[in-house]
Amino acid sequence: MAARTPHPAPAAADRAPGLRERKKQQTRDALVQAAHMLFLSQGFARTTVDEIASAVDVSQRTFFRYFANKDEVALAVMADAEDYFIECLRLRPAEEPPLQALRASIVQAWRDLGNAQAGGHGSISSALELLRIIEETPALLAAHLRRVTEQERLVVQVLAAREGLDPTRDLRPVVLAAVFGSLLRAAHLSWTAEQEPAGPEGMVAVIERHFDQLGPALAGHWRA
Amino acid sequence: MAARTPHPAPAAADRAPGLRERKKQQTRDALVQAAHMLFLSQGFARTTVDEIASAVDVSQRTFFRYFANKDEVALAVMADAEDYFIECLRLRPAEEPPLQALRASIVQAWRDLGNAQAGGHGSISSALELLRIIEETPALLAAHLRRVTEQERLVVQVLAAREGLDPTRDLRPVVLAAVFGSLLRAAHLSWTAEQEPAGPEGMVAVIERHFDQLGPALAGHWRA
DNA sequence: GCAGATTATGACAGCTGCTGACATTCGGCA
DNA sequence: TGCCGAATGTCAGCAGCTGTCATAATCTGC
Repeated sequence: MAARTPHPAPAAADRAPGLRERKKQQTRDALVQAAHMLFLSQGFARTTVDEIASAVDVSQRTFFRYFANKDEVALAVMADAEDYFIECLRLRPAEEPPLQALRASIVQAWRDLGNAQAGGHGSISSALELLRIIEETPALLAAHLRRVTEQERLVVQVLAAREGLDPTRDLRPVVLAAVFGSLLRAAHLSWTAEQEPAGPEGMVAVIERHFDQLGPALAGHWRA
Repeated sequence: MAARTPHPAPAAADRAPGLRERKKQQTRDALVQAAHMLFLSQGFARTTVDEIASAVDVSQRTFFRYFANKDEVALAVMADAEDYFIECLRLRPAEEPPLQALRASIVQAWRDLGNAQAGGHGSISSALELLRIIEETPALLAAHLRRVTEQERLVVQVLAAREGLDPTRDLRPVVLAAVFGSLLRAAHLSWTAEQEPAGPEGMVAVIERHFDQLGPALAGHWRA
């Protein structure tokens, strides 16, 4: 995240995670995983924070020092995936048309995370399972939507930076980010509602289908 | 809401509101108004349900019989406006292109509600004030976004019905409704963030500006 | 290695949102 | 008037979340 310092010596300083830092990451991961399992088995509402905390052998107070509320621990996995998408978007070639860059980034993000599944800790299947829980849990859906709109602000900035525009004067980044976000959400909804092919590839297919319908949907008349 | 029964005699039965019904509507309105005033003066989080209830001289338990949670009373005014929009959309001529029907409906809804302001109980200015509170209160924003997505499902159905399509097979209604919803939200955000001309007309202007940028935003390259 | 400064954690206590259960009162209707 | 059902009040209780303080673990400089 932080820009690499140009000085060689002090640059190495932030490379040592330290025991304290490692332990923190460890309990955080444990909390996410325990919460995830409990949510899947008994549902979000019927899982108390105390259960999650004691499953990791931690006090409830400590849980709330890691996550501001119960929603946050559920959305943590999704948040990682979204961060990765932003990273993909930043790396797209500058000549690419904006809409196409967005489409390519989201497809690439799902694919990469899907491929990393075997080697990594299977965070992708977690994210997909979570998506189902989110859609059917009103409180979670609300929290997720808010997160998504915050992510949209980031997309606006990246788009504006790409094209060298001032997003407060030119509405195109704002509008495109909004359209993109809504398209994604519609795709997620389709994927969870219909019995779509599971896994990242199924999701990619659904997203592509929705993108393909963007032009036709905005066309003047539908009866042709 | 309920379709008018074709039989003349029983039709008259549902025309008498009755004292009980009137009182219910009365306390409901009082709760909404009291809550609104308290939210505006001290903020949403710093207002307890007990305060709202005792301001109307009602038990806390009764409050929760009218509203499922604290969010709902805050979003009640917005909900009315959204219902009116759906009504407007239903009444648009069938020949109109879908996107244009949506645009005309939302503009008409804001205008009508704005004009009714003087005669009515000023629910429009309430809705606009609420919009500001919603945007700056995370919990409310989340709840509002969820409501909006539910409203989007209605829009999908109306659009599909207009064109005689099956929304589970043709993605165009879903995509268009999603795009429309996100466009509206972007407009709301602009309106609350920037110092836009206040009042319904200012909102209408912002919405129109965003609609006008839809084509350019989706165009291939932005650098002309 | 060892003191002392930082920092994470635990252990309370407490408020608020929200719900179930039961008693009570009030409006509708014969 | 008098009965029935709906609306309300009261009470008890759980769960999410926060402030506060003491304790234990890490990190830092020596």
